[in-house]
Amino acid sequence: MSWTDERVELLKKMWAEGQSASQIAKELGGVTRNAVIGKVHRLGLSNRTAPAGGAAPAAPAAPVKEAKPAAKETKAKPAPKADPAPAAEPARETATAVETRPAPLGPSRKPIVPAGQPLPPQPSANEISPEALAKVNEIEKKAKKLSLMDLTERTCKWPVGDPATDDFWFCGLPVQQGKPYCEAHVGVAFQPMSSRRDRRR
DNA sequence: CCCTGATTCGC
DNA sequence: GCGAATCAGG
Repeated sequence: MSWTDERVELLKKMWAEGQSASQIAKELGGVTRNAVIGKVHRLGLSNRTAPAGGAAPAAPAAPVKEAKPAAKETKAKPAPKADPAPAAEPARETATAVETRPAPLGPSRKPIVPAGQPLPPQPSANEISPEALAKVNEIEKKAKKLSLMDLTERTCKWPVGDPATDDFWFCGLPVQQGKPYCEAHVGVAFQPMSSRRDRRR
């Protein structure tokens, strides 16, 4: 694919709209996001912030040797975007968060709890925020229900059911970045210590 | 891990 | 001019 006028135009338009390079690349087809970014630079519209003529914002006075031809400014624009990501519970899962339950993971743990035996303490309802709990019940229906062997690096490892039964599986939904669980389960797994204390009888 | 843009440099 | 590879950051 080549950069026809049409394609360049669409590129400009989308870039102006704040679309990401990958989105633009997907839309255009036949090009990667790298190609898009490269083109954007060559077109000289890398800095999505308005050029504003020669307005010179106080230079940081950096002892630089290389004199670049065009703009050198870095981050200046947050980019509006139509990102629907709300980040539900920012308060939750902070540095002071605690895991209410140990990761079931265990690279190799065969001996499971004998059937009918009392299960280890499950996160009980009184310890979890209603919303988080509701969310879990919601997504648990959509769970992939993976077996231990089916778990991968990026599948939610939240255990569901009685390990001593066939009715036992792992959530398996896409994990949250970094975490071992999906968004919903991260919500019940990690809680600020404060909220734990508060909920405490 | 997923993603973002920025830069480099052989083509 | 092009864009994959790489870098830097979230």
